[in-house]
Parts: sequence; structure tokens; C-alpha cells
Amino acid sequence: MSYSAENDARLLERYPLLRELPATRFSELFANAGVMRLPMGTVIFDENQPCQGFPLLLAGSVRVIKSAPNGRELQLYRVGAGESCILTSSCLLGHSNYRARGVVEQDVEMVVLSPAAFRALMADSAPFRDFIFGLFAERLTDLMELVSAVAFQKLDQRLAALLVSRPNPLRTTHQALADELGSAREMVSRLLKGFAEQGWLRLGREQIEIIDPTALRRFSEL
Amino acid sequence: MSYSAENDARLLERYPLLRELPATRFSELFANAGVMRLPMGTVIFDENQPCQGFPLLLAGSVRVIKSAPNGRELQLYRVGAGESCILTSSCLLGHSNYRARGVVEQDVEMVVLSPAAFRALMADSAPFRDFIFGLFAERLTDLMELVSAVAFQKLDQRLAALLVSRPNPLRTTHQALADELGSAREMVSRLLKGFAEQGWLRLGREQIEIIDPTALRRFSEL
DNA sequence: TACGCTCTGTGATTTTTGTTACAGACACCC
DNA sequence: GGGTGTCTGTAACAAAAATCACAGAGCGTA
Repeated sequence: MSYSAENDARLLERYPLLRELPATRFSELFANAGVMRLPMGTVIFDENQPCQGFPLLLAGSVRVIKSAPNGRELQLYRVGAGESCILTSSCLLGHSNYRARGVVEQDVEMVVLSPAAFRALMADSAPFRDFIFGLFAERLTDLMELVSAVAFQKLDQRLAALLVSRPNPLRTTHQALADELGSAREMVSRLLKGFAEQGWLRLGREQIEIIDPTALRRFSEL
Repeated sequence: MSYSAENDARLLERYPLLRELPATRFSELFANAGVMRLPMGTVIFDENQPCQGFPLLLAGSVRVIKSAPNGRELQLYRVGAGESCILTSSCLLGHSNYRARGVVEQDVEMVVLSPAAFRALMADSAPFRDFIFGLFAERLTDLMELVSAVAFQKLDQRLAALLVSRPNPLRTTHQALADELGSAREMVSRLLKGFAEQGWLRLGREQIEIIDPTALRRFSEL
């Protein structure tokens, strides 16, 4: 299997909707679109930067964050393979610049569509449009929930919710959790200690093992 | 001028993009779409409610809010004439229910498009699609800024920003401002008193007169 | 004018969150 | 094994925001 054909296969696997395109159209769009690889920590885009193109993620994940002048940050959402950074569509369609930062969380492989190709697809592929709209809709509701959580929920509840929403032995640092919540590391440490004392989880270096997810979930929904 | 023709004229005035439609298509869509009038305070939609149709605002404004179980609320954004509640598009396109509440702020007149008509328009009118995408993009960035403000800015700065963003002698109650910020009335009263002592504004019953908008703006951007 | 209503002012107190400042624990590398 | 850097625990403190509890002001109206 040739290199390019392999890429095409992966692309179609991740983005089944692209099968709807006539073969000639497909190769026309992706003929010269190489796969881009970005290691963890790469800043894909940043605030007030114009938009270069539209990424289709084949593997990896990206954190989209807002960061405050004092160094604190807050995660707006996460983009995984098969999704696409809707913020980019927003830039491309709204003709504005980025208003957040995108950082590679797990090594990314992606194909980047030129703005022109993106617009063309939007114009004449109904499935692609639906896909983009669906993502938009999802992000919008996610963001509304996020605003609501930040405004009304206490940090302990938000932390509990975050913990149960992630893989179980969770390998991460307190600082990373704080950055996801938009808070400070000490707060997270304190709260985690509290949870541990309740017997809800066990703590280790860069490791959180949840023992009683039910209790945590109940607490988060209080 | 007949009643219906007058409505059509107003609709086209508010939504110039509809002029792009062939006349037959236009009348087909809006033939039986009467103008709906809703007085202040009406709850147009609410959380977990399915979506009835797509509104095109001719006049008035709608506050889209999240409300907490303890009675506090927070405004997500405002929808004015010529705009449209993007949340509704989100529902219609994402097939989900509303995740916020819409309340009429100033008496509303609107035309409601059926879900079917909305989908049809999306499918075959490029200008309409662009319009909707533009609104989506705008809301998305607005919401991101809101999250950022709620997470990182102090209440006094947010209040200052809110004040300068509104018509000058501002006629409203402290409670209404608190609801817009997602905070409590007492906080707003206290902070306003502080601003008044700085000589930045003058307070009256249901009235705030800004004297020094520059100082307020500078403070809000601190 | 007297009553009732909503709106505002304000102090006291509590809760929640953030900050500062270290000390110890652990992991990796030489 | 010792040094170095990151990660975690924790206490004391400061700041911001929320809550409670009223008093009084302004306004419409009976």
C-alpha cells in the first residue's frame, strides 16, 4: 500500500463522511495535503493569530485553552481524532482571528485543508456541512455548560466532575487539573486530600486512583 | 399595502440576505408564517425543551440565560432584531434540546420558520448558511470571552465593562445587573457605590448615569 | 396622607478561593 | 549515592464573594 493511499484510508476511516465525495473531488482536495505530525506541547494556534487552514485530526488530541495574564489558564474544550477544531471553522467562516490557544496534548497527526478547500467543501458537500454544524452545536452547548459550571459550581464539585469524566487510574499532575479547571494547584491538592480522606480515591505521584466513582459523581451533582 | 406585504418588507429589511431567494421560494417559505408578538418577560424557550422552530426577530430583544438552582442567574448573550437565536439553530442542527432559557427583554415581534423550512433553507441557500455560520462563529467567540471573564476577572471589572457597554443613562435595577453578571444584588450595590465615590457615575432609583466612561473603561481593562 | 411595594444602602459574618512560603517526597541522571 | 528538578503537602494569611439581616427611600395608589 502506497504512502498516500494509506493516508487516504486513515482519513476515510476517521471521517466517514468524506466517502460521500466523488473520488475525483476527493483526490483533488487532498492530492497535495501531506500528513502533519506535531509533538506534545506544540502550540498549534494562539490568540489573535489568523487562521492558516482547517485541520482534520487523524490521531492525538488538542487542548483549547484561554490563559490569563497572571499565568492561570482554563481549558475550554478538547479536540480528539475524528473531530475538528471548530474554532478554526469559526475563524474561517467568521473571518476573525483565533481567540484562544490550541496546545497538543497527545502527539497529533493531521491533514490540513487550505481555507479555499474548506470553503469549497462547505459550499458543495451537504454531509460535510452537517458535520461542521454538528460540531458547532456541540461546542456551543459544551461552552454554555462550562460557563454555568464556572459561575455557579464550587471548585470541589467541578473537580469531582472532572475526575469521574476521565480514565480511571488517572495519570496527571495537580497542576494540570488546576489548569483544566482554571484554578490554582494548591486548591486542587487540598480538595484531593479531602476526597482521599472520604475514601473516594487514592493519591500517588502523578496518579489518582478512583475507588468510589459513585460517591464522587453524587457529590459533583449535588 | 396589504398586511402580509408589509411583513415581507420588514422581514427583508431586517434580513437582507433573504432577497437572494427567488420570489416563489420566498413566498413558499413565508406564506403561512404569521408574525408572532411576545410581551416582555415571556419565556420563549427553556432548558430541556425541544425546539419548535427557527425565529427571525423583527423587533425587540431576548436574553439567553442560565439559571442556577439557588435562584441566581447569568446572562449568556442577548439576541436583537436582525439576529437570530443561534441556540435554536444549534438545537435544530444538533437534534438536541435547549440548554438555556430565553426571556423576552423588550417586546418581540418575530417570524417563526418551521424546522423543515429551516433545513430546506440551510440546504439550498448559500447566503443563509453563511449568515447562520457567521452567527455561530460570533456566539462561540462571545461565549469564550464570557468564560474567560467569569473565570479570571474580578466582579468590579466585569461590572465596569458591563456599564460602559450599555446605553448611558442606564435604566435598570441592581438586581438585573447582578443577574446579568451571575452575582448577587448586594455585591452590585456595593461596587456601584464605590464607582460613585470615585466620581465615575451617579446613582438614582433604577438609574445609573455614567459621568466618566473613560475611567470606567480603563478600570475594566486593567 | 397612609399603606404597601419594590429598590437600595450597609454592616456583620461566613464561605470560598487564592497567595505565599516552605518542607519533604519522589524520580531521573550522572 | 548524590544532585537536581518536578511534584506534592500544608499552614498561615489575604482577598473576594456570598449571605444574612435589617433600615430606609422612593413611588404608586387606595
